[in-house]
Amino acid sequence: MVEASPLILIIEDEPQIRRFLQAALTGAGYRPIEAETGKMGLAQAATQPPDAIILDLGLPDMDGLEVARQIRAWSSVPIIVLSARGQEKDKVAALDLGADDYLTKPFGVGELLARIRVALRHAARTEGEDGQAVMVVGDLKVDLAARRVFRADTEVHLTPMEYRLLTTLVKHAGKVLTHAFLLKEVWGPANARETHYLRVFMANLRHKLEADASRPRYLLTEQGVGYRLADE
Amino acid sequence: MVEASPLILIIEDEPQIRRFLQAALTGAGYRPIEAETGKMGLAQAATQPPDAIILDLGLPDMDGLEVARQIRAWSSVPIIVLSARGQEKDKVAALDLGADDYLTKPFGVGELLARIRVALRHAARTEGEDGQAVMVVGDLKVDLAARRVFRADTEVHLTPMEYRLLTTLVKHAGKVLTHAFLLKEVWGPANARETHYLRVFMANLRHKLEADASRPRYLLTEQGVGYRLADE
DNA sequence: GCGGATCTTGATGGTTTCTTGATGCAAACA
DNA sequence: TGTTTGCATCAAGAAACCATCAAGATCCGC
Repeated sequence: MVEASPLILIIEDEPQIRRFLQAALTGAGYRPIEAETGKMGLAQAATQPPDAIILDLGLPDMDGLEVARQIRAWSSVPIIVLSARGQEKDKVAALDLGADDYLTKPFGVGELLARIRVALRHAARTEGEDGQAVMVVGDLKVDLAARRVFRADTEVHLTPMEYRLLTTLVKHAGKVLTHAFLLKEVWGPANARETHYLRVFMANLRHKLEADASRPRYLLTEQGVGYRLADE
Repeated sequence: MVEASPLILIIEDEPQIRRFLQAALTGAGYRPIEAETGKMGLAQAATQPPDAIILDLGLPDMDGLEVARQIRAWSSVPIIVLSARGQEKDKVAALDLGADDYLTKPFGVGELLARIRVALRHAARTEGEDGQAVMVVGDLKVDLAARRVFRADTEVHLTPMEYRLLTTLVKHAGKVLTHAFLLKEVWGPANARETHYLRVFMANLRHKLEADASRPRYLLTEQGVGYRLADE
């Protein structure tokens, strides 16, 4: 049985940020629990499985990436990582390990809560009906069984690569997907460094699916990291 | 001038019974093909998918049940099993595996033909989307039970392969069907890579069914993927 | 075996899609 | 504010794919 308010585990060593997160989450109706170190965080996650985890990558006792890896070994709970400026590499590595989203310090309350909402919604959806044949995001519709794509109820023709790229984004709607992940999924592991492919094909998809390709509403760029399909 | 008469595969080791079946089926307007052993039968079914199969359970080289199981692995073609008196257990097992009907030796011609008619009619019905024996798409009409095809209310003659290809598309109208799927359904799993067959036969079908074969309205190409029958 | 219909196979030209490079713009950083 | 890095866009060549025609090969009933 799930309690009414989602349980959120904070793994963060700096007391200041812990207090800030605690206050923000409580105020928004969540139930935060805290852990100061990676080991404590893992113990908490194991004994009291949370609905989402906020994980600081800069922990004193162990690498934040290692924490993420160990959690992913047995759980698919949404993980939002916190990174300091200039920790781009760790951030991307965490997302590649299966983290769902990231926040760069300093960040605002609104941003934090928005990310948590998306993560929780996404988790609920994928737990529910996973083998969906038709996926809908806003006024985009992808019929996986018939292999057809619609925007605002008019069919859009996609090439094979465009279709594969879109379906990978749709299957992980709301989540940040790294360049490497998308390239591996669509073009195969051998092309994991051809980021240029992604640029060209994202541009093509935007022209076919967005009302205004230069101000995308669905196909969002995460600079230095990858892309994300907006969830609503 | 041969209509697309149903192809019936006989898997039977005893020459006497084979000759009897051959004569009875030919006389009734079917096209029988023969296999003496289980292995040969599977090979035949794979390279030249029949519309129904008559399978003797008492084969010398392999268990008739195993033959049925392997055919059911990729096809839902009707299977009528022949069993000797006292083989009740095998008969029931075969029906459990998905065989459609059975005949106990000795049996008469009338009984045999009745079972085949039932099996073919049943296949035509259940394979259609809503149990419809007649499917209509635009001004195309396919009567699965009677094996007749009409375009704008005039009958069109199709060769057996053309008919099989069209019915496969009709049964999944609106869906994109991959080359491999169509080839497996129509030419059998052994020919899953012969995409050239598809090109030739799609061209033939277009000439017979489309108003303008170079601008198809029903039989649509999905480049790099397969083909699709428009559903509206 | 013969003639007709059907299926298979090969060759050719046209079209779509993918890849690649060049260029300008936007965001991050000092 | 200038510099650097990363991103968007466009276009052209290369590659993959498709349509079509036609000539053998095969199968069928007679």
